[in-house]
Amino acid sequence: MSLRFYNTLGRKVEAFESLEPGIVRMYTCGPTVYDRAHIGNFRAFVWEDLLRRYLEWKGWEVVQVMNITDVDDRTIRAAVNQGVPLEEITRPVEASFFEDWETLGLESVEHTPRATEHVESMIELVRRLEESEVAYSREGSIYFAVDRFPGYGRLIDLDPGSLKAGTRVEGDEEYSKDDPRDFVLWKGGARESESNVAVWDSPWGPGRPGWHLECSAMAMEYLGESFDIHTGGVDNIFPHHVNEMAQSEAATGRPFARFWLHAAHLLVDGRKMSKSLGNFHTLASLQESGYRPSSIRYLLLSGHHRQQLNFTLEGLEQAARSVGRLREFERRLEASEGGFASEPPADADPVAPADAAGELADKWRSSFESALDDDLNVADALAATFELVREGNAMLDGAPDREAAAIARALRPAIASFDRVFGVLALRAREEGAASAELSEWVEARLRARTEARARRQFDEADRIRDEILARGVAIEDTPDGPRWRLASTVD
RNA sequence: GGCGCCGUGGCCGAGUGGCUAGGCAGGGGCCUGCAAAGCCCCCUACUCCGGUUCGAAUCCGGACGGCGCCUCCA
Repeated sequence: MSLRFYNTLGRKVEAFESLEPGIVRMYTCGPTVYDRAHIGNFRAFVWEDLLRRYLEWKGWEVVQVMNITDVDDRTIRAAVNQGVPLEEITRPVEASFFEDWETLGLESVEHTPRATEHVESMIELVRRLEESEVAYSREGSIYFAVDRFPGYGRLIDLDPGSLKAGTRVEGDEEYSKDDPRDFVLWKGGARESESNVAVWDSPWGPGRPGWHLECSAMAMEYLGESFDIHTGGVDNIFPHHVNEMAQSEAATGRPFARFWLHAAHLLVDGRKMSKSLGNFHTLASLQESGYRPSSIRYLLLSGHHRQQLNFTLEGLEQAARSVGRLREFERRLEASEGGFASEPPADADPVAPADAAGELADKWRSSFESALDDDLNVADALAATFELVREGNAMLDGAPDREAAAIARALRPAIASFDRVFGVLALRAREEGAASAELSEWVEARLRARTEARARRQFDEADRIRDEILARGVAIEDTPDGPRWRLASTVD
């Protein structure tokens, strides 16, 4: 079977092929940089990272664009309230966003254009829409005439009449649209007190671009008029993506994005995250509480993207243990393999356990791939991986060093392959590295004392030292090759 | 009010008309000075009520419950 995605456009699972062989062009709705992103935002971004990594894993080159919305009502309001230029609000938020991005181990995307730096492209797009006669002008603003574009609402099977009956349309009377469904392409004039904060010249006079415009303009600028995948959160389907698609296709006469993939929302403790409920988390706040990025990433990835995911602190601890199990297996493979030369000895048993391990790795790969091929079924992919871990551990148990080395050689690529998609082990290893820099020397010293105590069979003293070390979040294991230490699987 | 999603074992979370994922937690065992890690075994579920079917947790209808969208929230 090949890669399939549930396409919001058409509401069904479809086989995926890229327009141009070997390369996937995708557009991701990025952050509005008015305030630090929260963990719910990152649910979508982490999933998009998985999507990207999996496409790469499958052999595609990925060209991804993610916009930075640095002009909208909220950023403008903040700038006006504080009496500062827009950038003074947006740039620090943007910087912290990318810090979080890095912390969660997200791959960098090829293009992260800022809306404010692409206003020319947006103006150009509005001109094209005027030429196509689907745009009209009212009081210095330009609107998209929904009823002049027959394909409007195709993304969601929108009932053409339903919006007129909507109860919230009245809130829009600050604009003078012909039809309540129409949306603004260019917000003309210096409205309110935003005049000095976000105003650009245009053929229609000063103003600023409408919300949906930036995505259309930047997607087409970097990816072309038609491209493969457009992603975002479900909340963006309507109106944002519906309008984005309409204005793009009306301007070009060509299909815009072919696959529209959407991530469901994150719930926290079973409810929508909100400050008033006290369940509002940012990456920074979770880290301050001692939770690890690898745990957070794992938890965010562990549910299917079209399903709401319930984020809880308990879940985070479970995630930490799950990552710990994977990481322990990886370390065991490293240790088993490391003990021997990379080439098997000449007198190796031809029916070596490596064959069984190789079969296990193949079985894993096949299950892993068919799971993710199926609309990114991460839960099944993880199940396959944990089966690899269990069976691999079983093979390793009691295997002589030489056999263990062969098994490890066969299995390590599988685990590495897993992590190219999930990216949690690399993150965990990084965390261990950072921790060991501070702890390593102390732990090693205490461990020496403990080893001496054990040699004297002074087990009370040895256990006391072990507890002492554990109190600093480090777990000790006694192995035939001597004591080993690692970060304890959860943080207290 | 309109549209839509979902309700799985202590917790998280897949899935299929019959062969009953996986992780975490818990119990037992092997191993260990004791642990830890690992392995083996156990705990075997599908909101409720009807219906279809030889057979439904899986299909249909209804009820109850949770969640989302309905013009600038991922």
